[in-house]
This record gives sequence, structure tokens and C-alpha cells, in this order.
Amino acid sequence: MREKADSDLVRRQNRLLLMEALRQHGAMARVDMGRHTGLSPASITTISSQLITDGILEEASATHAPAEGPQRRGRPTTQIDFNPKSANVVAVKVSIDGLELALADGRGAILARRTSRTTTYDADPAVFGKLVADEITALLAKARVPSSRVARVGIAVQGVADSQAGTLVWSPAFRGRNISVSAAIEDRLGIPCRVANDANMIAEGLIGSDRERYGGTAAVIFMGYGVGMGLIINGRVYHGPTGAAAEFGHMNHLPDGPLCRCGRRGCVEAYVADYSLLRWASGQAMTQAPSSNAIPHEDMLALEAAAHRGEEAAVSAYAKAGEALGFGLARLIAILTPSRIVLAGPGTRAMALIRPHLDRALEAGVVDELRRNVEIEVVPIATDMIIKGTIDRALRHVDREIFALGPLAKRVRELEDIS
Amino acid sequence: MREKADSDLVRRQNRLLLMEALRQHGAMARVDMGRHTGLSPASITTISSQLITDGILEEASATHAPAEGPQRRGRPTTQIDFNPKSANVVAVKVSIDGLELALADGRGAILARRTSRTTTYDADPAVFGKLVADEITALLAKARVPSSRVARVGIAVQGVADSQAGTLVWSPAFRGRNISVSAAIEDRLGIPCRVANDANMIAEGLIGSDRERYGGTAAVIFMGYGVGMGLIINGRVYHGPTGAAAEFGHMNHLPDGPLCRCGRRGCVEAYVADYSLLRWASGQAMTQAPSSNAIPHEDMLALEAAAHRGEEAAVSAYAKAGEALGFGLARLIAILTPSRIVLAGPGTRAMALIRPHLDRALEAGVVDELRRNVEIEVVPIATDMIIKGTIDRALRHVDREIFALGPLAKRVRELEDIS
DNA sequence: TTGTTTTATTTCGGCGTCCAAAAAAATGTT
DNA sequence: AACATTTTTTTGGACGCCGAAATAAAACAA
Repeated sequence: MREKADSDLVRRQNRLLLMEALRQHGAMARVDMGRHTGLSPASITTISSQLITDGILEEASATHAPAEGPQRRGRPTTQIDFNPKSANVVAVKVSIDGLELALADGRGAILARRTSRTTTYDADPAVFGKLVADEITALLAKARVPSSRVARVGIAVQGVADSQAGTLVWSPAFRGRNISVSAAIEDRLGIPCRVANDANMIAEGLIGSDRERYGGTAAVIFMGYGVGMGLIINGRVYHGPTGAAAEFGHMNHLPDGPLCRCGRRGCVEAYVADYSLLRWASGQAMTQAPSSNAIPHEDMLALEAAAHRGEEAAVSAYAKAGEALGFGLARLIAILTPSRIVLAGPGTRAMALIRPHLDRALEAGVVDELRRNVEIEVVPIATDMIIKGTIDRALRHVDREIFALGPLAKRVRELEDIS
Repeated sequence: MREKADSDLVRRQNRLLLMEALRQHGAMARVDMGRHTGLSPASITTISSQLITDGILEEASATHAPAEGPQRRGRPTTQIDFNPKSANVVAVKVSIDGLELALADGRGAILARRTSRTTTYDADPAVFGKLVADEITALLAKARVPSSRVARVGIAVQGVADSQAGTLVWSPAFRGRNISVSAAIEDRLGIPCRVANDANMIAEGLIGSDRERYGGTAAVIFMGYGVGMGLIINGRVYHGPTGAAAEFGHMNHLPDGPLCRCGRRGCVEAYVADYSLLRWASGQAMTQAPSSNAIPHEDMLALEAAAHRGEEAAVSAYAKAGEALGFGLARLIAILTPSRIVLAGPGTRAMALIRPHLDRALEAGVVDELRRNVEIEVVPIATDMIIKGTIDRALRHVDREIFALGPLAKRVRELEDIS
């Protein structure tokens, strides 16, 4: 309750409501919009026709009629959907081994992709933003989309992002700290840009894919080259006070535990991440500084195979990971009692090895009353979910901050008044 | 964004906006309401006069004019405030050593109090609700307020409450579990009733007392006979999916650590709560079951004195508490990065003994980047804050769910239409 | 073919709440 | 007493919602 209510708010809210129904369920007829939003048919007509005039929505061409189900009688429906040309957005995923970019249209369909294998670790912090801007320019050139048609850029990174400042406060993918990213893109391309944590974007993607399931209070834990978490609280992804994400991976498990990439000792990541598993299994000292390079996929497959063969060092590495993860989850549950915990990422391939130890730790670490209401679920791969989530979030933002505002006609009139 | 917007929503929202301004800043003139809410003078006149007709607000009697500041010219203001008779609420605090009750008027002023020293631990779960109902009846009789004038009862308890079911899922103050509370009060007195965690109510009280300071993302940690936490996320107190509170006290610190009242081992509470400190200091085994009785105040004062004298067992107990609390906070910060952590309750008396160990643990347990933005603050006593917070929450609820709805006149008209 | 039934969408008139501007109220100042 | 200043109320217009009636576009039936 912070904003005063007037006809302006009513318009914004109901336009948004209609757009949200469309984002969630895809193209639908006006009747269905009424069903989803609770608005009267009269209002739906008014609002949808304005959105169409504004170029945000469009009626489906009658050519590909629905034709699904038994042809019912009565006037046929006209499907309405987002106009793909309403706006474009760009999603960028930054990881240790390079950049991944995607361009999407107003419906969220991906028009073009681009990958670049830059090793970012030693990148000059002053130059990194420009590098990303150049990659985006190249992507747009390939798709022949002018930058003026792009409404927003979303950037997903591992580590702590400050979305207000548009910087990457700390990331395992970089030696440097406080690396500015947004500024270069906004200055060079003139497109608003937002930096966010990659695990948060997975959470965003999950909400987009199944609001029913992930819309309450849930935690998404990403296991792989690192350990990240996206937190969904009351249906929305939680971004901390400065926009920094939750750092489950760098939550302490045991004081004086193994050395983590963040420089502290005993973080969950220092037990569960790829490099940690390899370190245990190869018998290195736990104070051995972790490598800053990307770990080859084959190495992890080999480790899993070794564990499945019963090689003691490998088995014990996964046991330690399971215990650390279990106690980490127990602590998370004590603080937030989420109704669902999603384990995602390549690290979940070894879940069979991890799970028994995880469960035992969970049982030891939290009272039954709290544990009972939490459902733990494993989603093997979530790599592309990061891109999907980033696109989703960017489009929702455009919906809320631009499309919902209202009749362009009116704003044009106001501007003309001034001149 | 879930509710459709129409004139009904506009009215509710703006009435609520006006009431919230009043709750936060106290009596004010119509001009000031305009300033706080952003509404035009015309609308303020309309809304406030309706609220006055509804008996929710009242104009201050001109007798005690403001007279503050230099008499300015122009038409003098008329102060408006809540009508004390608009509604009453009752707050009940349940703790190990008894019940504490308070009756408040529509402005939140306390009209009557009552305390009863019932030992609840072995109370019959089936009877407890009735016992509370009887106490409320006695309180109302004393104040000569009929129960029909009471709009809501709020109950604050230690432990896990299920506010949806109106039960006390688990509490250190009771041997039994799933104790029903709301039902008896709603059935016998006909007043809506809500059960909530006591630390959450402290958080509610803090928000009420200084929204500026506590309105963002903050954690309030209560240290005393137990350890509780109230979480404020984006300006509102977080109640988990089932209405259960955060259970920071029962977050694991070390696997296989000391036995806790909850039956698990190594909880933060098992290091920091009164009984835990005494157990360490008196040299008992850490697997010794904690006493379920209230601990005399004098025992804690004696322990503090011993530590200040430098007696080793006592000093080391506080050191262990500091370390556990520090790592607990470090884990909390990793998950949520609150911008403020408030330490409250009688346990903070010994903060000087605890603090150095707490700080050291905090440093070892969380990366600098996250820790830097957290302010830790100590508020010595917060006992009455629980009652204040409970009253506050009840009144806000009445504002939102009853007062904001709208002109009684209209609803009466509707009812007459039916008959 | 033509009328009937059914369902979807649009049009029309009324209602509630907001706002800006003008008017009224209440006091100080000259 | 006339003017200045500030607060509050009144008045008339705008906007967006809704219900009811009208219109549109099909399937079905004779």
C-alpha cells in the first residue's frame, strides 16, 4: 500500500492483468481473458482494442483457426496474442567459459543466438562492459534488428550482482571486483540494462513455466561449477536490498572447513561444487586454492563413474557434499520454511550418490514439524532456463513499466501540448 | 498484481492509505493527509467525511487547539484522528510462566491489562483455548467492554504457530503439540482470532515505531529463555507458507552439537538461550535434557556476574554463545542479506561478553561484500514490544479488512434489499 | 434456403471516484 | 472594515468499470 489509486492506476493495473494472463496462458480469446482477469466483457473489449491500437497485441489471422476440440456452435472466438513486433529484448548469460546471447521478440520467441568463448577471468574490468556491448551489436546485426527496437537487455551472471548500480560486485568468473556492466550498454546502445544473478533467473524461468507449482515460497538451488540459489518469496523472486541475490553457496557449513573460491572457509560450495568434489576425490588438501578455470565436463563424468564403481575417495567426496548440502537446506528451512526446494543443474546428475547423505543431514538438522511441509524436487538440467528466465523477466518489466502505462495517443498529445 | 481494479478497489486503497498515514504519524489536519497520501484536497474531504460518518475517525474537539508553533494566519486546521470507540482489540502474550493480556482502543491506547501466572507446560491441550477465552472475558469485564465491541484478538506465542489453522504447532511452553487456540475464542466469544509467533510481533512493533528504519529488509532476533526471529522482508513481516514463523533459534549450528529443547542437536538456541548458557557454565553434559521450567531471573544475573568476574566456565559459555550466534547470523546474511539485524531481549544484557566472539564468527562466516551492508543493532528490552506489536497488527488488520471496505450505509442498504 | 439457437463481441447509458478550479470559511494584519 | 492568507468545501468534468441490450457469426433444423 504505497500508491494512491485513481483512474490512472486502474488502467495500468487492468492492462497489466490482461497482459499477465496472456503471458501465462498464451494466446486466448476475449472471453477467456474475462475468465482469467475477472473483468467484464465490456471492459475486455475496451482494453484489448486499445492494446491492439498501441501495437502491443494483435488478433490472430483467421487463417490458422483454432479448430481444436469439437466445433461448437455460436460465434467463433478470435484469438489474441502479443504482437511479436511490440518489442525485442536481449538476454546475456555470463559464465566462466564465455558469453551466451539471445534475442527474443515480444512473445518471448528466440530470434537469434550467439555464443562467444572469451575467457573472462582476467578480463580488464574497465573493458568488459564494452565487450558485452559489442557482442550485442553483433547479435543484432546478424538478426537485422536495429537497437532502437530493443526495449531491454537482461544480463545473468554468477555471483553477487548489484542491480541498482548495474555492477558485478563479486563473481567467481572474474578476478576483479565491482565490474561495471550496465553503464557501457546503456551508453553505447541506448538500451536500459539490468544485471541479475543467474540462479535468480532460473527461478524467474520456473515461475514463468508453472506459476501454480513455483508461485508460493520456494528455493531453487543450482549445483554445478558453483552453487547458487534463487529464492521465490510469495510468488516473486527475492532480490535483496541492493538487488544482490541470495548466496546459498557461500553460506558457511562448518567453521574452518575447506577453502572456498570466495576466500572463506567451510562454505557449502566448498563441499558441493564441481571443483570441491574433484579436490576431495583427488586427495588434495582442503586448503588447496581452487582452480579458477572451467572444469572439463569429462572430468566430472569420470568422477561420477568412479563413485559408481565404488572407489572410496570418490564415494566419500559425494558423501561429504550430501551432508553439507543437507545441513545447508536444513538451515534454509529453519529460516524460511519454503514449501518447495528445487535442485537443478549438472551437479544433480550425481543425485543418487548424494541423496542418502542429504536426507540424513536434513533429518538431523531440522525439527520434523518444519521439514514435513517441504517438498524437495530434482530438475536435472537448467542451463537454458537461465536464458529463458532472463528473457521472461525483461519482457515482464517492459509490460509493467512501458506497455501498462497507457494510450500512446494520449502521451503524444501531451508532448504536442508542450511544443 | 492479482486483483482487478475498479472503483471499489480505488475506494478501499485510498481509505486505507489515509488510515495508514494516520496510524503512522498520529492526528493530523486534512492538508497533511493530502501531503502524505498524494490525494487532492477535494478527495481528502470526501474520504475523511465518509470515514467520520462511519464512526472510524473523528475531528478533534476544538477545545485543545494545537497552539504549537507561531500562530500563522489563515483558516486554522482541524485535527483528525481515529475514533477511540471505532473498535477494540485484545492482545494476549503466552509464555512459559503465564499469560499477559491487554485491551486497546481504536487508537492503540491500552485501556486495561491482566496477568495470570498459570504454568502452561502441562496444561491439557483441549482446555488451553478455553482458559485463554476465560481470561479475555475477565479482562473485558474489568474494563466494562462488551465482547461485541472487540473486533479482533491477537495471540503471541513462543514457537511455531499455524495461523491458518489457529493452532500452536510446537512450543517450548507446552509439552503437547498442535494445541488449538483460536477456535475456542472464536466459538465462545465470537471474536476473530489470530495466533502468531512472538518474535514476529516484535518485528511488527518495530515497524510500527519507526517505518523508516525497519521498513526495508531486517531481522529481529530475540534472545532470552529461547531464541526467536522475526523477519521483515520488503517492509512486511514474513510469515511462512502456513503462517509459521522463521525459526532461527532452531537453525543448526554444528552437527552433533548440544541437545536442544526441540529434540535436535546443535541448534543455535542450544548455545545461546538462557538454559544453554547455564548448562555450559554448570559443567553439565551437553546432552543433558534442558529443563522445561522457567529459569529464575536471578540465576542469569548471577551467571553474568560470574563471567564479568572472569570465572572460566561462565566466560566460555558466553564465548560459545557468541560464536554460535555469529555463525548463525553469517548464514542468515548469506541467504537474505538483510540491511539490518536487531538483537533484542534480556539475553542482550550480556552483549559485552558475547560481542567479540560474535564479530569474529561473522568475519569467518561470510564474504565481506555481503557483510558490509548489514547494520547490527542492539535493543536491550523488548518485552512490552510483543504486546504493542500484537495490538498494532490487529488494528492494521481491522483497518484493512473492515474499515477500508466502505460506507456502512451502502452495505446496510444492500442488506435491506434482501429482506 | 431460411429461420432458430448459441456463443462472442460491441455499444450504450449509468455509476463511482478522482481532480482542478472556484467558492466559502475562518482567522490574522493593516 | 477591508485585505491577505490558509484551510476546507462545492461544483462540474473526466475516466474507467459495469450491466443490459444490440449486433455478429457461426451451427443446426426444417
